[in-house]
Amino acid sequence: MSELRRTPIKQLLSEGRAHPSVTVQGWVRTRRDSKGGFSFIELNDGSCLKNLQIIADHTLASWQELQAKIHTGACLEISGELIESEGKKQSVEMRAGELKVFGEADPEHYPLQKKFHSLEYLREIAHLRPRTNTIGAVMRVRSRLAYAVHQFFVDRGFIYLHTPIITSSDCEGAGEMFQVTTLDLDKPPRVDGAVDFKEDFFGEKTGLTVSGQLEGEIYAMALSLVYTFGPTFRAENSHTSRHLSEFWMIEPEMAFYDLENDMDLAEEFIKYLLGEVLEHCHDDLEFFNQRVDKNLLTTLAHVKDTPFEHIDYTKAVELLRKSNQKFEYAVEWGGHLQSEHERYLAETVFKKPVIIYDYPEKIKPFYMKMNQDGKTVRAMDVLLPRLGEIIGGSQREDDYEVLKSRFDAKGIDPKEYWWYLDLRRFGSAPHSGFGLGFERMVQFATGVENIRDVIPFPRFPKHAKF
RNA sequence: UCCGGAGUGGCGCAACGGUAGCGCAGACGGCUGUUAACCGUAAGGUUACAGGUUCGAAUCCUGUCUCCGGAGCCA
Repeated sequence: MSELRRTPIKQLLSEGRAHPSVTVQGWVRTRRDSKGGFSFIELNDGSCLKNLQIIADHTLASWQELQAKIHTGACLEISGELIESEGKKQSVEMRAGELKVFGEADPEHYPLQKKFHSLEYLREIAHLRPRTNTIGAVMRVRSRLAYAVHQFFVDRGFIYLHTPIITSSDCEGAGEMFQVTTLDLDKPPRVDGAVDFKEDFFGEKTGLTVSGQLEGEIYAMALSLVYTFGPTFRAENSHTSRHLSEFWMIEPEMAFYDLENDMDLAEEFIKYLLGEVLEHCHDDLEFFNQRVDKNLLTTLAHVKDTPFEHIDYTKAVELLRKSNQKFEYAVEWGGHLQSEHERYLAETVFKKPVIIYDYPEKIKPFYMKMNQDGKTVRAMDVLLPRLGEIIGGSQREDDYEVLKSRFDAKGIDPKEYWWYLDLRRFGSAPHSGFGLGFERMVQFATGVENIRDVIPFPRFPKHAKF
């Protein structure tokens, strides 16, 4: 093992050159036997979508025994000569010189055979599903997107900020929190009948973060440009193909950005991410284009190259009301735009990404900046065709008095946010930010319909296995 | 949480009141520089669970559980 010089299959295939001696390690996808006294083994090591075809013949030491152990799923190490392939489907293939079986996979019991498996079934075997083409490809794209996120912001002078996972602030309105406690749930300490959180680990009630935004604002008021990229938790009982209880969110926060700057950055960001995967994940995207969504590559290129539509909430409402489209929910100024409305705008009216901005203040949280009209706030949502909302953001209220009155209007105790108000008391600055749900981006980039298939180990109500 | 759909061999499906069949995978045999390989043989199911209706239930009814789609909430 220690002297091993393994070459990733990706490298062998992309170079496409013969080589007298190479070593590969990986898992068997299929084996096809020839009575000519040899077998074709398709080996995959996860470095890329494609397999390396290996020719193993009876001249190998103890070939009979080995062959009996080589089934779909077995893990092998093979050394040999890389030669130009006689077959048409690959440029190079390997003629095995030495073959070692690391681990067998009993075909009677191995759940992943060389046949189609539904994504629903694969979810039940989340410990084995990374060995499939689809999940492997998703995770390579996901990884590339994560890398691109950092590239994008670092290239633009942003500081990567780690905001806390455990927190006592709940970023009002973002969602239900998971509670974090070390109290004995059978007999918690009580004062006046209520649970006494002074006795809890942190001396107060704490939970898992639902957003790093407020902490992001703190650091933007010092470092100017910051972004967070980390796990986020929502204890909502939502059962949809677009929600997870644990998901990854990217939240940039920028001092001296107004809402227009914010929207421009959001658009540039999405286009950058798509450009990166189009450039670097070609085989995987091609696979999705064939197997998952025939229009995927066209859609991605279109979104990457087309300017997003900008429309304010009031005009969007007018447009929806004037349309002859029948909606399940009536459209009224002051109400939330429903999924069907958003989809209609992005898919039917504009047929491209749409940014809706200047929402009624009553349906948005306290921290968004009030407009001159006193009725709307500087909020924006980016909607993608098929997927719906992928980004929500706003310019933040930077005026101390206005913010205080917003607390009062929403019935929030300003004492809870004394530090947040301090940012407006001392050296306040106009600033903006947004949040992008990373898994939704992976969904959009791959065309995979259910969000549970774009994260290695999905967490959703009643599901925390693996 | 609400609305709709579905649970049948390992997986994907059929049979929709008359006693369960096909494809794939797996086993065995044959054939082949094969590549979603191909051909043949045998094997594999108390039809999610618990009750009920009926001469008879996978099929109809009730309840429970699970999964999928949609809605709400959002990212």
